[in-house]
Amino acid sequence: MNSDSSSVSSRASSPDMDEMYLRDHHHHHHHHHQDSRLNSVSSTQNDLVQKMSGEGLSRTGSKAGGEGSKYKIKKQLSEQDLQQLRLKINGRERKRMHDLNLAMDGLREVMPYAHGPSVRKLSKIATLLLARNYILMLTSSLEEMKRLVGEIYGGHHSAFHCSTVGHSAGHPPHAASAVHQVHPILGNALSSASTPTSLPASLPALGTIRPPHSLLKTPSTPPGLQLGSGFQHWAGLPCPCTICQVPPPPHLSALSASSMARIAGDTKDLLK
DNA sequence: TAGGCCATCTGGTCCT
DNA sequence: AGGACCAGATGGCCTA
Repeated sequence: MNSDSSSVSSRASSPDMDEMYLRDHHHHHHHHHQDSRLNSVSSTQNDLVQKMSGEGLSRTGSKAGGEGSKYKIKKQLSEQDLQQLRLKINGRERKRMHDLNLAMDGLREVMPYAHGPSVRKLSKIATLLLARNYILMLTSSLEEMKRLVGEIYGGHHSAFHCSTVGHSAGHPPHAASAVHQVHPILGNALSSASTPTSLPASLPALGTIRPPHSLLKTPSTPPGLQLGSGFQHWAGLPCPCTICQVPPPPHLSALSASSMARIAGDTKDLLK
C-alpha cells in the first residue's frame, strides 16, 4: 500500500513545500487544506475568519478564530514575519517527521519479513508490533540458548555463572519461562495486529500486548515483560565468561531460523 | 464507498 | 526565546 506513497517524503508535497508555499500563497489558492491553513496564517485574514466560522473546526480553528485575540497578540509581528515563523515551524515539524520515518524505514530494514519491490511496506504500527515481537523472540531464543549451553556444560557452571554474573539471579524463577511462553504465540500477536481487540486474549500469560494505540502510548513496560538485569547484561556489555562466548549449536540456529520464518510468514497478514 | 494509512498543519507543553 | 515533542484535525491516496 505505501510502497510508493511511503513515509519518507514521497508525497508530492514534501521536500520543498516551504518554497511552494512561499510562492503560491501570494498568487493563488490551492484547494489543499495545507494551503488554506497557510493562507489563514498569512495575509488573508478574511479567509481565516471564514474558514474558522464556516465549519466546526478543531481546536486549531476555534482557538485562533474564536476571539481573534491571537491576532491581536501577534500583530506586533509583521504578517511577513508571522508567515516566515509559521513556515519555519512547519518545516521543522516536517523534518522531524521525515527523520522519524527514516528511522522507521531503518527499523523495517532489519525486520524479518520479505523485502522487495513487490512487497508492500509494513505500516508503522505493524513495524512497531513486529519489532516488539521480534525482540521478544530473540530474547527467548537467547534464554533458550543459555539454557541449552548450561545443559551442555553441566548445571554447576550454569548455575554458578548465572548467579555470579547476575543473568538470571534477579529474575523470579518463572521469568525465563515466561519469555518462553511468548515464543509460540508471537505469531498470533503479529497476525492480530490488524485486529487489535483479539490481542489480549491471545496473550493471556503475559497480558502485555495491547491494542496498538494504547501499546504505543504506554512507555512503561509491563511487569511481565521487564527483562531485568539479565537482559541488560546480554544486551549491553559482552559477558567475559567463557560460556557466553560459546557459539550457539547448529540446532539452535535452525530454531532461530524457523522462528524467523514463522514471524516473517505472519507478516503477510500485516501486509494485506 | 468505507476504512486504513499517511503527510501535513497547528497550537500547546515541556525543556534547554 | 527557541526548539523538540505531542496530539488533534484534516484531507489525499489506496484497497477491499
